[in-house]
Amino acid sequence: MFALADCNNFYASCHRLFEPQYNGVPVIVLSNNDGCVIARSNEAKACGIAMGAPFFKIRDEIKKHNIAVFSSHYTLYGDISARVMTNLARFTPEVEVYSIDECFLGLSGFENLKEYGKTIRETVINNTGIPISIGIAPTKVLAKVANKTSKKHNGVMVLETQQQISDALSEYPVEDLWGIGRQFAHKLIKDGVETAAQFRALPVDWVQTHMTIVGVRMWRELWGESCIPLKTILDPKKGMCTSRAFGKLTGDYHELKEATSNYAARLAGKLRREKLCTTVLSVKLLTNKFIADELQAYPSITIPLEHPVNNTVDLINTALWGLKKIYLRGYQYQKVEVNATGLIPESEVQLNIFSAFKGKKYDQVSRVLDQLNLHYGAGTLRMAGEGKNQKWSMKREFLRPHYTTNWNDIIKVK
DNA sequence: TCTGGGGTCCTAGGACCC
DNA sequence: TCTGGGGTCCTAGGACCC
Repeated sequence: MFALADCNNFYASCHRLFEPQYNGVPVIVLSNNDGCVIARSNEAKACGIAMGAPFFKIRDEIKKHNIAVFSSHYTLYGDISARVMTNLARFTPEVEVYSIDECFLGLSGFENLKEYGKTIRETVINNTGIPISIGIAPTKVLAKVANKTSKKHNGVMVLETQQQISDALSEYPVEDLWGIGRQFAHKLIKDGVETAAQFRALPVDWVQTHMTIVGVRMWRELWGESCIPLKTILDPKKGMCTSRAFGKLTGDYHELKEATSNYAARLAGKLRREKLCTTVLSVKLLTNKFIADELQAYPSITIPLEHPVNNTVDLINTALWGLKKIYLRGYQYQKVEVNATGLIPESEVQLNIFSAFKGKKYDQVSRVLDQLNLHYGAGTLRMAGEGKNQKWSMKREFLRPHYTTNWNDIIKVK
């Protein structure tokens, strides 16, 4: 048996933790650059605010319903997430942290699952203040179904018997299944398949033909055959990317250089934190696809590296070399992406005899950079090329303090 | 004015090997 | 005149996830 624990309206719940005056009122959280809605409290959902809605298009509704607005704050969410996961891990040795707000638990051999689920849920809520829901079923896909169903049943739902499973599936919209996205949902509904039960009743050959092996796995899981095992050990990452829209469009080469340097430096930092090196770096510029009458361009370059690196100096230099190659005058760019692929563990790097010495020096510089920034706060020390004024940096108009990750922002108890 | 960011997996087709 | 069979690796594109 598997349990899926899922934090309710996670980002919104994180903000409420430190500003409880927003309990019981509509709350939304915006994506980077305050672009779209990425989290909504139940009250905000009830106001009809759609997931993914562009912020500028719903300003009137926000005013009308007096909705509280927050810029996204991933350091806060990451920290709260870790607390939730630590609590969940106390209940079984088999844990898969599936995303920032979801966790699969292996519960094979456990009894009284309903009661156990309630205990897990109450413990997490008590210890972290984050509301969660728990779905328990024989497969991961069914646990997902149980989880979603649980939100209408006091937060814990067990699907164990054939009857319970088929009852749940017959009311479950096919587009809400884990593994059915927009494309497949559209195709299925057009063919009259509207519920999970109807999908399960399709011949497996049809599923194989139209939805490949991925669809078949999902179909089998709906019949109670577990095909997607619990991943208790994370696979090594295959790629890593820093990509962020600017606060404004720009065609200015100097600004693009600053942004590219900054993103490459962030990427280097992420690689070092995970003790990985990259062997291939790509850089891509993108214009804003939503502006129909603006000239569009997406120039990119993929650069194989002489030897695997994760130091800031080499990655910035390589990224800037790439930028120079792809830069086209006369376009207004919205975003630059810096992507690392062909990742290998730091410990497995083969040194190239010609560049070993230089690389070592830059590795030392990067290590000092990391130590200082860890101690004094991110961005304290950075490369001059990353710029000072950073006119391109993202918009976060509704940003709250770093309640749990910055000494100066910790709340005072009187 | 203003539309996110970071990932995974699978398949088909082409280049190449002996 | 007739032109094989069995592989691997890589990439692009398309689907999906939160």
